Amino acid sequence: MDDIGHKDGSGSEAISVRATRIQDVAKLADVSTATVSRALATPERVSPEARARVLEAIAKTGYVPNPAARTLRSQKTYMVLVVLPDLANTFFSKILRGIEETLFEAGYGMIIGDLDGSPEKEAHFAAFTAAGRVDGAILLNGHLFGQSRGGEGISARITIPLVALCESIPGADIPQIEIDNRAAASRMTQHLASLGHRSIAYVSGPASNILERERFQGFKDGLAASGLPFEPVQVIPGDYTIEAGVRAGRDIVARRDRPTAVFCTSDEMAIGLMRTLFSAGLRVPDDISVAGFDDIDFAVVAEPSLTTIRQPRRELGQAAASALIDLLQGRPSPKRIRLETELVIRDSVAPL
Amino acid sequence: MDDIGHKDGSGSEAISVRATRIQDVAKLADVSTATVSRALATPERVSPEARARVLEAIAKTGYVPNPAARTLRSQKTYMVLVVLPDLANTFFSKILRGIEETLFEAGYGMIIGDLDGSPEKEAHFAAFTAAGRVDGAILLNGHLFGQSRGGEGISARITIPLVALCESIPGADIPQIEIDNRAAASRMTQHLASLGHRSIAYVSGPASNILERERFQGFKDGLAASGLPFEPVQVIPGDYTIEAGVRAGRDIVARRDRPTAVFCTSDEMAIGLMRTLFSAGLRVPDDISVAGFDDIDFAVVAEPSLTTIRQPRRELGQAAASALIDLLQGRPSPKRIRLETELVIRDSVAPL
DNA sequence: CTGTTAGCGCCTTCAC
DNA sequence: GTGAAGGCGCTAACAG
Repeated sequence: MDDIGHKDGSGSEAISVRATRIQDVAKLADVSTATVSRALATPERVSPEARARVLEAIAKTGYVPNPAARTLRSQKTYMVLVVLPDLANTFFSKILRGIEETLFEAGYGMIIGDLDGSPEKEAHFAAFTAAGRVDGAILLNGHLFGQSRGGEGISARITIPLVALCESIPGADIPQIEIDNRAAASRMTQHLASLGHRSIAYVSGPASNILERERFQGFKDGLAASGLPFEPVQVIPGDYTIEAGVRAGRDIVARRDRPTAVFCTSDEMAIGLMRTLFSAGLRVPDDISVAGFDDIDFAVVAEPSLTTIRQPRRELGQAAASALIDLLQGRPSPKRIRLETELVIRDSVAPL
Repeated sequence: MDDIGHKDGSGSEAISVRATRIQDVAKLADVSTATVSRALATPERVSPEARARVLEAIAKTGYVPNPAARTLRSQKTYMVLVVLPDLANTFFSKILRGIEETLFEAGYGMIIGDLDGSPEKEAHFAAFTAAGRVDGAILLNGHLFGQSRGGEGISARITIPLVALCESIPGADIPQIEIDNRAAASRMTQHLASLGHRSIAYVSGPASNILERERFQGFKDGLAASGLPFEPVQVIPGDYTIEAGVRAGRDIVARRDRPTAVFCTSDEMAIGLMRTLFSAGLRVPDDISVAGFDDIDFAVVAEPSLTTIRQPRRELGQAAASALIDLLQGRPSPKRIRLETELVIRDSVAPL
C-alpha cells in the first residue's frame, strides 16, 4: 500500500439533493400522485392527455420511482437470488450469464449467493431470503435452504418460488432444470468402449454430490451396455478440480495395470490428469485416452484437445430463469426440463 | 401455500399469512416499537431488562426486520453494486470472491452488474444505481457511469461512493485499487531480456483498454532498461481471450523472422498461443519462450507450465471492498492502493 | 432510558 | 378517468 491520500469521507453524507418524488411529478403535470402512478403501471387507464403531461414531467425531472417504497407497498422486490457453490468456477459463471440475461429482460435483478463451501453462509442467504429481499431463488447447490443443518427455523419461513438448476433436489416440489447426467456419462463410456477400450478408469466427483451419483450410474450403465464388467478398482476419487486431476494422474502413473482410457467427470480434472501423464512420459491418446465432461473454454486448447461432453450452460441458465419468472408471474411452470448434451470428439481419445 | 382453511382458533404461529412485524415483537415484549428498534440497532441505549425481553420476543416470533421499510426510512440499502465487463472470465470471478467476503463481513450484500459487452446494460445499471438501490459501487470496467455514451443525464444523479478496481479511471476522484501494470510488464520484459532474448514479441490487449496502455508502456520500459530497441512489428494485437492467443500463434508461425520470446498480456492468450505453436511443431520453450500475465489456475497445468505475473486477485477484491466500506461509513479512505505482483517462474520461458 | 409521533415514497382502494 | 386518503414497516426526532 502506498500513497494513502485522504479523501474527504463525506461521500455518504453528501449534500445530495433529495431525489424527485412522485409528488414532484404530480405537481408539475398538474395531476394527482395516483395518476402518475397509473400512467406508469397501467397507462391504458389514464387519458392520453394526462399521460402525455405525466411523461413529459417525468422526462423533465428525471424521476425514478423509489424501489424501497415500491417494495414496501407492493411486496415485490424484482430481485432474484442465485445460490451457487463456487463462483470462481468457470462452469458456473457461464451459467450465470444465461440466468442474468433472462432475468434482465424480464426486469429482474440478480443477487449472487456464493457459498464458497461455508455452511454458515447458506444460513445467511436463507435469512436474506426469509427477510423478503428477493422474490424468488435459483438453487445450484443441490439442496433446499436449511436442508443441511440448523437452518430449519428459517427455511420454514421461505415460501417464495424456487427453482433447482443442474443439481437436482430429490423430493423437492419445484422446477428442476438439468442435463441427463446419467445418459451423458453412459454415452461417453460407450464411446470409449466402442473404440476398443476394455479397461476404463473413472475419475469421480465428490461422493456426496448428486451429479456424481448420476454420472457414476451412467458410467456403469455404459459399461454394462458395452458388455464390460464394472471393477471398483477403476474408480479414482476426485472433486472436479484441476488438483484432483493431477492426483488421479499420479495414481494412474503409479499403477502396474494401467487403464487404456480414463473418463474424468470434469474437464478441469481431465486437463490436470493429462498434464501429469505427460510429465510422466505417457502420451495421450497414444498410450492412454482421456475424456472430460463440460466442454469448458480450455478444452479446445488442451494438448491434445479434449474429447468431452458439452453442456449447454447458457441455455441451462436461461431455462432456469424462465421457469422462475413463470412462477413469479403466476404462470404454470415446467416441472422438469432436461437439456440435451453433446458428445464432442476431439483428439484426446483414440481407438485402442 | 398457506393453510388458511384450518379453524384452529388458537391462532397458532403456523398460519402466518403476514410476516412478524416490529409491532408484534413490541406487544409481546411489552415495550414500544421504538425500543425494539433500538434494542437491535443500539443495544447499549436500552436497559438490560428491556433488551432481554425484546430478544426473547424476537426469538419466539422469529422476527426479521423488513428491509424495504428499513431502507425507505433510513435511506440505506446495505447493498453494493459491482460492475464488471465479463462475469464468465475466471480472472474476475476470483476477484469477486474477495469483494464478496469483505462486504459480507461488514453486513453488505453484493449485486453483480455484468456488462457482457453491451453498453445498454451499463445504462441499466446506472439507472439502477441512480434509483438508490445500492449504497455504493465498485467499478471494474474502467470508466464511470455514463462516461461512454448517452448516460450523462442519469450519471449526474449518481452521488453514492464509488471505487475503481483493476482498471483505473483517470481523473476520477475516487479510490483506485490496482496493481502496477506498467512495472509488472517491465519486469517480465526484463526477465526475458536477462535470459538473452533480443527479439521479443508482445501480444496486446484491446487498444482502448487502460490496462493495455499501462502494460504496453511497461513493455517498452523493459526493453529500454535492457538496452533493446522497440520495434512496432513485434506487437501483435489481441484481446485477452484464448482465441486471440491462437490467432497470435498463427501470426508467429507464419513469420520468417520469428521472435525468440513472446510476452502475452494474459494467460488465456499465452495458453492459446502455446497450443498453436505446438500444433505447428514449434517447441516451447526450446524453440520459443512464452510468458503470460495473471497466473490463472490453468497456468500451472499448461504444457509447459506457464511463466507469468501473479496478481493478488482475492486481495484486490478485499482492498476495494474495504475502501468502499470506509467511504460508506464516513471514514477516510485510501485514495490509491497498489498491490504487489509476483513474477512466477515456471517452464515456458528458457534462456536463449 | 422509554414512549409518542411523524413521516420515508409509493400504490391502491374507495369515492366521485 | 381522476383525486383523496390510508397504510406498507420501520426509525429518527422529540418529549418526558
